[in-house]
Amino acid sequence: MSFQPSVVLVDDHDLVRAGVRAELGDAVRVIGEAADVVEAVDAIEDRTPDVVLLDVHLPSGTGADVIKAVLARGIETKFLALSVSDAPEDVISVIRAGARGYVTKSIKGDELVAAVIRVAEGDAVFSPRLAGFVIDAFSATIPEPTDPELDLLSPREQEVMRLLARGYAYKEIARRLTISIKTVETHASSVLRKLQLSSRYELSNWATRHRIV
Amino acid sequence: MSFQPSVVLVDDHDLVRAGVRAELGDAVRVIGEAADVVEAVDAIEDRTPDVVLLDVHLPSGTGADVIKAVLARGIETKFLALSVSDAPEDVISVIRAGARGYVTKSIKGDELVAAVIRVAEGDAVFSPRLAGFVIDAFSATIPEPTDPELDLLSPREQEVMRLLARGYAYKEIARRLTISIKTVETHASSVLRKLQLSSRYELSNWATRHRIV
DNA sequence: GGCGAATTCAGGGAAACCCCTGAGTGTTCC
DNA sequence: GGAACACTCAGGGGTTTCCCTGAATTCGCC
Repeated sequence: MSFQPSVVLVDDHDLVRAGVRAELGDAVRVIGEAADVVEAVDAIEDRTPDVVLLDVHLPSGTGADVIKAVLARGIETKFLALSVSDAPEDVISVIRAGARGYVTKSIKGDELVAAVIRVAEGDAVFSPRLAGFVIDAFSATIPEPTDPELDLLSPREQEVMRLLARGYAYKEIARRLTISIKTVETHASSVLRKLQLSSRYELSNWATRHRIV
Repeated sequence: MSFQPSVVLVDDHDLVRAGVRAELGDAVRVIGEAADVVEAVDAIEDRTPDVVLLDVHLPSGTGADVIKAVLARGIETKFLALSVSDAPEDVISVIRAGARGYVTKSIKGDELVAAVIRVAEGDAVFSPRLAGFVIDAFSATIPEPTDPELDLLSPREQEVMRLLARGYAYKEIARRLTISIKTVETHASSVLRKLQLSSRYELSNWATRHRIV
């Protein structure tokens, strides 16, 4: 392995960056660091590293935001997500955005070095426990897009939807919005039809998945 | 500050431990490390450090488990929780268990050193954003005990309760348990009465809060 | 044997949920 | 002025939820 890739480190925790830097040693060149989305995009644009080591959760956004912004500017670099989380939604979103790998912070230092080098060379790298998720995600196609479906609802319908998802009775919703029960029924019906759901309980789950409640 | 406290480091991530070790420098003596609950308890019992730097989430349990086990053995030491999470429930549980402080991993190295020393000297240390949580938690007293109320339900009732909380219709529950709808109604009624809830939606929320679904 | 509990089921009824058609008002945009 | 849309409301009907009373069976326990 004659190759010493250059790396930009993105993580909002000083301690984690210090740890990663220490563990990477001189197997790679750390040519930049950033703690939030804007800093990260600037640093990556400025330095154009071989690999960006990227936390999925940042104070001002997500790792996926960084990837999208960088790719939108046409910069060629590779992303390796490095996170404490192995939650499927985190993995999926960052991979969808364009990351070439995803490893958890429980990785050993030498394994991390190996992962960075493999990504720099174009491989995809996943922690063993995460490989299953990635495959499942792309075969099962569970998109959870959040936004576009919500736009189907008119403002008033969204209002009713929120109260509905929280389990309020029609009567109670009518009282809070000072409209008649019949109007609530109409809105509720539209909401369920537009979201292709069949009961308020499904709606409740839908809203939870999409972090609306 | 003539005092150089001894510290045991508990975190399941090698990278994080390396980072903490690097940032602590020689202001404190790191006399032990552990990556899970059992290791941690053994190490703490063996070395009896002034301070234990403790991650709240471990593979085999929680930081609170470590604290309880150590305190149960009558060992005198102080705990400083160190976590990426600032979720109220994490903070509350570990403080309830007996931690003397809670800082997030976004803390700077020198601030961490200062926090460790203050805890060693008997102070309580909290990240500014977390202080509010701790005060609220003890005044508001939102315990969510999970267990005792569940024991009120007979086995069959618990079974029905779980399906009910997931939103299955009586008809569907009857089919799954191969009993009549009327029997499901009876159980559902008992469940709601015993838990003092008034609808399946409240039950659904209750079950979510108590992590049953 | 009796007693309590858990489990099963039925009938009946009030309320809530969900859907359908239809309709009046207001706004915006062409 | 008319089309499109959002918001409002009504009547009517089928389904589901939730509660009530009452009752049969089984099991373990004193």
